[in-house]
Formats: sequence, structure tokens, C-alpha cells
Amino acid sequence: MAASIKDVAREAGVSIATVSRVLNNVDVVNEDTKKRVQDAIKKLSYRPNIVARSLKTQKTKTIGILVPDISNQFYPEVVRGAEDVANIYDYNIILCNSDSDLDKEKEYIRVLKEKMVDGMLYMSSSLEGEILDLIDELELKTVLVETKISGGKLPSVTIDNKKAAYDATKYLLEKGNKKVAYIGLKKDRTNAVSRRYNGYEKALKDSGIEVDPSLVYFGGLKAADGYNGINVILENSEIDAVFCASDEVAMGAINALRDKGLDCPKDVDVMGFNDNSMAAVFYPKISTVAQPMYDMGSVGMRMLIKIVNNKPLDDDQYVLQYYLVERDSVK
Amino acid sequence: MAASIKDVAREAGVSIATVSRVLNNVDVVNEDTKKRVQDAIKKLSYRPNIVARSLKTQKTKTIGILVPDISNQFYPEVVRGAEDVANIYDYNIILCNSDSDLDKEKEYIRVLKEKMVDGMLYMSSSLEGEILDLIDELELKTVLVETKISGGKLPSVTIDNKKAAYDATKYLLEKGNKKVAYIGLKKDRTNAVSRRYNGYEKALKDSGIEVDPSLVYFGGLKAADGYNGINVILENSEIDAVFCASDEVAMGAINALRDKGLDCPKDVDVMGFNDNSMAAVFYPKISTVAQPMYDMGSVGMRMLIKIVNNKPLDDDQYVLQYYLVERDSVK
DNA sequence: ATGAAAGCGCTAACAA
DNA sequence: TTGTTAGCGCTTTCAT
Repeated sequence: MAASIKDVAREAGVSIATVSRVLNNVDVVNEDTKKRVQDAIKKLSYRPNIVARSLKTQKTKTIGILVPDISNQFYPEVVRGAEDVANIYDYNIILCNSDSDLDKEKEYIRVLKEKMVDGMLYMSSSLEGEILDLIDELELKTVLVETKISGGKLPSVTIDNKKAAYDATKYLLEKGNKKVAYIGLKKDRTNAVSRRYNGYEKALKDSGIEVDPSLVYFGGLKAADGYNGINVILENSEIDAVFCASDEVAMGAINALRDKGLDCPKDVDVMGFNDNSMAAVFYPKISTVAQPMYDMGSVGMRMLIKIVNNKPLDDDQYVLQYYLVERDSVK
Repeated sequence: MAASIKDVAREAGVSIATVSRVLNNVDVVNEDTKKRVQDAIKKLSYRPNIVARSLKTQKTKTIGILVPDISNQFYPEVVRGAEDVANIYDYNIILCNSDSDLDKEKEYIRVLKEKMVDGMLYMSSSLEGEILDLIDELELKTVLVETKISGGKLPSVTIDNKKAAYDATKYLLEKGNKKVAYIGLKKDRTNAVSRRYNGYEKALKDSGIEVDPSLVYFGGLKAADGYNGINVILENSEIDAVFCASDEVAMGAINALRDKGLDCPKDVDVMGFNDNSMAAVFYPKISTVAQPMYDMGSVGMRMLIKIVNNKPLDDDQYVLQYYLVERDSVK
């Protein structure tokens, strides 16, 4: 068994209260006794039991992070950013993969509450009302990353997906492309990512172009979706460019194009989204809109830690900057 | 405040002991009182406080996972595999990024102990003696993933890196390649990944080929390392093929080749390692040795959970199967 | 400046 | 079958 505060107290010849005092640096402790206690701590390699402390203080110094799937390209960097700042402030993170499944999410949230996490970083492209209710009922301090809710009831860190998509589409248009296709998420889901379609739509309209449904493909966010998307779109139409809702989709699209004898960027311009770690490694290097993934995680965690410690927030709806990265998939 | 066991007891008109009994399904409880308790639980939306339970039982139902960096290609899948099985058995995971930094690792391990995790999954390409000592001193139940230690003192799940590299190199040789280069990790570190070099070396020797130092480049495991590696190697030599210690290195190598006017696989065969999610998306599709990353995580977690619950292990040094994936980067 | 003791929410040994 | 109670390791109030 590891040494407990009692052992230290005995070793130092003081009461456990005194040990606690030097441990937490509170009250005034005589320099001599403090030293005796510190020596005892060192001698016994004592480390406080945080579970016991948590029970008393009602704070666990741990934060839950709920992601759809850590093995998806987007999340590891966000989580890394979050964990780095958590670590700075002596917090740890409990990672949960929900697969965006409502029941799984609810159960995880309940368990996080049972384990008394101090707060939660919630990431999911969709955000059901039931989840909001649960968060509310459990009074679980949470900040949203990637999504936000209209009322602004929960703090969030996001980028302006619609505007980013707008800019990307405009960029494609300004390159002289007429027929610009879109491959992305189904638009019927109320999530952040599907708002990219709205940006695409608006950019076309603002340029006096009607959106042509046969140029739009709704699927997932994987390479296979980009591949399928191109094949479907090319069945009935010709295109000059494609705006893809993720880099992986862009890569899949480029592969499909190539298999059809079409070259990117010579024949078709392709634009991605995210700027994941492979975007600059792929051939051709993917032009994309970069999302500050690491920062989304780190500012999200910073906000959350402030909230947890009742510190005032400068702003509770952070909108981070995205930026267009011009590489080789757009000529 | 959330309801506590006391509230439930009061509501149901029983003692807290009885509530605890129905909660944990121990002893025999009268059906009627059991129902009363269950009703009270439902009525109050009661959920046990796991921190309090943990303090008493000395088990937290949480497992620490130490990885170098979750934003590296390899780890997300392993972690996903681990978390999935953890979830099945009602465990949660605390994720820690160590950057393979010894001090950070030591501190994380101590904190995990303070938080009374039931066990730890340790992943790191290198495994210093100090870490082993600390694990030992803290009596922290741990299983090693990706590495193992010679004595077999700690349970592990790995693949045979040397043999896998041997097979890959042989494969390249059998394709008729004479000058086969190697780009991978510095071999001076005692880690699992650098053993791939030993496999490469042995394959050459077994084929009666002397290893030519100018065909070997030691760097990191990123695309940039593959890119640099090719440039350095090509300064003094010509090559027929390259065996790369990761898929990212392979991609970087292929890019460098292309920039030099060399085509893969026409001019040079390139072999990767891992079979990460981009390997089949890259052009050309990367031929590689597939590591069962998800499985490494899931069997690692399975072992750990058995250990934590004092169940016997069938085997404590699992060596999982890798397999060669033939795609397009080798002709 | 220090100690005694209550209590955080639970489990489990013991009693009834 | 059920209740009482000690105690897990700590923090913190109240005395001293």
C-alpha cells in the first residue's frame, strides 16, 4: 500500500491537518514543522490520494471529452490541443468515443457525471436537444467544440463554416470555373459541417449561378464518399471544379477523376476542407481551407477550465479564424 | 446537488445498506423492498457517486493510456480499440500524451497512480529502465502495447517488427530489385520500430547482399523524413526500391522520387509500414505491411482488464499477426 | 501555529 | 432480510 497522509503525519510527528496544510499551502505553518513534513513526504515518497481529495472537495481535476471517433482525422489534433492545456493546469482527460450515437452519448455523459468530472468538452457534428437537456439536468459544465447552439446557451468554439465554404467556393469561381460541384454531408442534419453546403449555395447565388442539383452529392466525409460522389456526378454532368467538405473527400474525388482520365488540377479543380496532416503530402497537394484544429481544442479547454474555476470569460462564443491554403489541386 | 444514497434510503424508507445492496446486486434483498428502492432510485434519478465508491473499493474503473502523441497516425486507432473494450466492461480511459519525454511520462504515471487508475496501457516506442522501475515501485498494473521488454516481466501485445520488416524486404527483393534502400528510425534507440531495420538487414544478408550504408537513412517517421531520405540517398546512389518504416515515410519518399523525375512504381518500388487510413487513398496506393492497430488496442485492454480483475491470462506476451498488403507502389 | 473531529458518499463486516 | 457502523484518505472548521 502506498503511504497515506496518516503515515506522513506519524513520521513527521504532527497531525494530519498539518500535513494537509503544507500539502495545499494554506494557513501559516511554522517553517520547522513544514520542513519536517516535507522531509517525511520525501522519505515515504508520499503522494496524496486524489480520489479521496476529490470526494472531499467535489472536484476531480479531470475533464471529460466526448468525440464521435478519435480515429477520425479531425479529432486527434483537437484532443491533443485540449490535453496539452489540461496538462498545464493539472487536469486529466477522460476520452469517450460516441460514434455520434445518441444513447451512447447520454450514457457517457451520465458516467462522466458519476465520476464527477469537473467539466466536459463536447464535440459532435450534431447536437440533439436531448443532450442539451441532459447537460442541463446534470448541471455539467460543458463547452462545445465545432458546434454551437443558436441560443448561445452553452459556450462554444467554432469556425464560421458557412463563410469558410463561401470563400472556398468563391475562390473556385474566381479561378474561372463555371460548373462547380459540391460533395459533402447530407444537409438535413443540423450540424456544423453541413452548413458548408449553405456557404457553397450562397456563393453560387451571389455569383448569379443557379445551384444545379446534379452537381451536388451528399454522402459522408471519407475518401470513398469523394470517390463515389465524382462517379455519380460525372454520370450526368461535366464539371470544372469540386468543393469538398473534407480533405479526405477531396482525395477520393481526385482519385476518381484520375480513374476517369481526368487530371486535377488541369481538367478539374478540387478544393478540400480542414487541412489535415495528409493534405500537403497527397499528390497533388490539396488546396483547402484550414481549420485550426489544435487551437479549437486548446481554447475550448482554456474556456472550460475558467468556467470550472468560476473565472470570468472574455467571450463565450469563440469563432476562430480559418484560412485558405492555396496548393496544387486548384490551378 | 445530485441525490445521494441517503436520499434514496430516506425516500424508500430503508437503510443505506439496503440501497447499496440493490445497487450492487449482492446479498438477498426482499423483492418488495428491492422494488421500493428501485422506484426511489428512478424517482430521484439517482446515480451512485463513483468517486466515493472508488475510495471505498480501491477500484476506479478507469484505465490510464499513455501514448507519445494522439495526433500521430498510429495511435488513434489503437486507442479506439482500447476504449471500445474498456467501454464494454464499464471502464473509462484517461488519455495522456507524453511526447516520449521521460519526465512527462514519469509525472503522468504518478498522477495516474494518484487518481487510482486500475491499470495502465503503456505505448511508447522506447521504454526506459526508469519507467519500468517506477511502474514496479507504484505497483501499477500495466500492459505494454507495441513494445515489450526482454525479461517478459510485463505483459505485452506486439507484432514481430523484425520479421515483418524481413518479409517486406524479401518481398521487394523477390520482385527483382537489387538496390533496396531503407528509410526509418535511428537504430540506436531501443525501441520496437527501430527493430524494423534489423529485419531489413537480415533479409539482405540472407539474400547474400551486403548492406550499403549509403542506401540507409535514419530519421523520423513523418513524410518529411521520407522526402529527405530519398534526396540524401539519391545524392550518391541509384536505387531500385525503398523499404520505409512507416506509410507516411513512404508517401514522402514517393513525392521526392516524383520531384526527381522518378516514377513509383515504374522506376522505384516503395513499401510502407502500418497500413494507415491514407495508404489506400494515396496515389499510387501504398503497398505496405499492415499492423492490426485496432486489435493491438483491444487485446491490450482485454488483457489489462483481466489482470486488474485477477483473472488468469492465456498468454501474457501476445504477438499479433501482421500481413503484407500488395497495392500499387510495388510493381 | 497546531490538533481534534466531522464529513464527503459509498461498501462491507457485524449485529440483530 | 435488514440496519448500524466503521472506515476508505482527504479537507476544513472549530478549538486550543
